[in-house]
Amino acid sequence: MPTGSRRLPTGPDAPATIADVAREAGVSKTTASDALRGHGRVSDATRRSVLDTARRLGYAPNRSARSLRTSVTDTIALHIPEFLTGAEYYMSFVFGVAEQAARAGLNVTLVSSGRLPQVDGLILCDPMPENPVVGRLMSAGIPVVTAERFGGDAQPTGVIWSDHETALTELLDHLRARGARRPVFIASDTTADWALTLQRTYARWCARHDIQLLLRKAPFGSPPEALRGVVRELLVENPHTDAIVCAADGAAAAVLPEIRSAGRVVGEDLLLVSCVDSLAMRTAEPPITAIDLRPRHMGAECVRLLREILTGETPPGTARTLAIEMIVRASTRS
Amino acid sequence: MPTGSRRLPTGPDAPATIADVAREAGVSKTTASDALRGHGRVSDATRRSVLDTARRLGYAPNRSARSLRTSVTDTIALHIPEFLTGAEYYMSFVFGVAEQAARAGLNVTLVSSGRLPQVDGLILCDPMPENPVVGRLMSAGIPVVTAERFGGDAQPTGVIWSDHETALTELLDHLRARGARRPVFIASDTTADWALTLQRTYARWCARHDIQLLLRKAPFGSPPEALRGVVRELLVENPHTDAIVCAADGAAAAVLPEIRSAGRVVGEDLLLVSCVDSLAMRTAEPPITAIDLRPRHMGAECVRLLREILTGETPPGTARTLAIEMIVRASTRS
DNA sequence: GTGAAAGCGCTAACAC
DNA sequence: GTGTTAGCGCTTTCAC
Repeated sequence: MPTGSRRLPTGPDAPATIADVAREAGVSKTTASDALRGHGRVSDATRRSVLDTARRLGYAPNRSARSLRTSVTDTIALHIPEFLTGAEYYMSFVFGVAEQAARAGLNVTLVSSGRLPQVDGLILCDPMPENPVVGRLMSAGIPVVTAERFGGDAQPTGVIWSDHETALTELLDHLRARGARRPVFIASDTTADWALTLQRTYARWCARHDIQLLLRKAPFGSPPEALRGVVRELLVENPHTDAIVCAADGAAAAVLPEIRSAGRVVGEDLLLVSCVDSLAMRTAEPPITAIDLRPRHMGAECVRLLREILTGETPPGTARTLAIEMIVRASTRS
Repeated sequence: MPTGSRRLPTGPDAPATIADVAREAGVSKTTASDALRGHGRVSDATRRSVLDTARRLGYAPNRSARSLRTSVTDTIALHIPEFLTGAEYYMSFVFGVAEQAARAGLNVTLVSSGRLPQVDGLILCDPMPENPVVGRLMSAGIPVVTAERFGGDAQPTGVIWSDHETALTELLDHLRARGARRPVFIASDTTADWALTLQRTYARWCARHDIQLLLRKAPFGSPPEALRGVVRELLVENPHTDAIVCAADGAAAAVLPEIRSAGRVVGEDLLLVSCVDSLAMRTAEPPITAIDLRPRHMGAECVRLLREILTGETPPGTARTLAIEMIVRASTRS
């Protein structure tokens, strides 16, 4: 569905082309092109002259023409999973991507459906194997960098992942040090790698410390009422619960009121932590101990890696880790 | 900074071009092109045959080539303001844009700096006059649709705006009906049109009801501590405050703990409302009465209007309103 | 109803 | 160090 047939203005106020620049500078198109892109062939004098006239004419290369010729679009696509709730993590991630891409001279295109526009590469945030859109995108034949590992068959060209195992272990050790003996884990039921890693880590930690595994599941992006229901049930069935670990973005803050109305005091007789930090964790009463996943950094690192893979600086198959850290707050410090 | 010089695969697995389709279908490129784009010239039989071979070959038009020829990119740019906090409103807005654009066959490019890639049109969310990036984008010479009105000199090509005046008046009337006589307004100090409209509306309402105007300002995207500080001061200086209206996304939830620790009970002896609904309002304890701005809808409507302007269906200068509504919750209902 | 040919703006191959 | 030429894939005259 093309959007009408507006034409660029013709005549004197038409955007300058490389031919205009070349003519004005008294060189050939090739020389102008080389000068503009810093190819070594041209002499310093001509380069300066060309760059000068280009600036004077307000020349901007026509990306379509360049792209048609080189089949490089200088555009990357970004796909982020969508949930009912506006998870703050994803928002920050998007800004991180946008900013770093701008810095690298890359355009970013959002893809929501599986239809992939013509782009050089693709960033997939938290890809879930069972998502058909993700599957289609992974097999599009272009370099793909994922934020967090991909649990499916196809392997991305590059990965930035966080060591959730270490971070959660640290978090659980912290709870234990603060006296918790029955930490319950409220998992989100996505198949995103980080979610599965968290569950696995919790299970291992329980086994290692000979602590009873108490796992509850709530759909990721559950409405707060659903989450509260899970906690209500939990506290009725396991009145001796002394710590709750929430996996999903925002969940810990959402269940706080429920804990309070069950007569428990967070930070005193019940510790509460979140595996994802956010504004809601900082503003909760009391503020909630959480793992800072540094989503903005994650976005920037994905762009950086993808760019390096596209230019050939970095080989395909590269995986890098992103440091994350626990932030202790009043919910575990009373 | 171009991203290397990878070439598309050549040979048998190269993407099919329109020439391939034409040859395979036994027609000329012209006919193939006309058939594919539904131009009336071709007979039904040829059209079917062409569409068929196109599908068989997996033909997808090369956007760069099309764009070079027509100077239409089928791409729109999206700019959203950035704050420290991940405002949920913007996230939903982005999804609304992305979804509607996909439906209309348009690509969406995020722009963070003022550098505008080659696009057919531009959507500016909450444009602020003093933002230099916004200024540069507004004068880029392409159609611009803004979400909320623009207070600066240049006028956008199209506007979708919400009637904040009516909504806030309704909200204030609601507070009054619930007994509040000294509602304080905590404004965000942005120059976005909605923010200014809210302040103006509050001032008028106070004048109309002969109520003392009590306005406090906090930077938009203030850290929760700053917001809490504002409220702390407020409650000390005006101990008889019986209602607080927060303008900024998330602010009301952030100040809740401060209100509580001042010994006030929200929904009982102090009413609290937000001019922007969000998950945080729904999950707060108690849940907070707020205005649902329907950001997702807003995003979709911006795309729709921009598309109509681009195709010429709708004349430039069109402004439309988006319905918003107050949602009453326990914070004003006790 | 269909086809041939030109050309959008750019860069790469190949002269010189 | 610089210029000439060809051609990326598409749409659009213009001819038949």
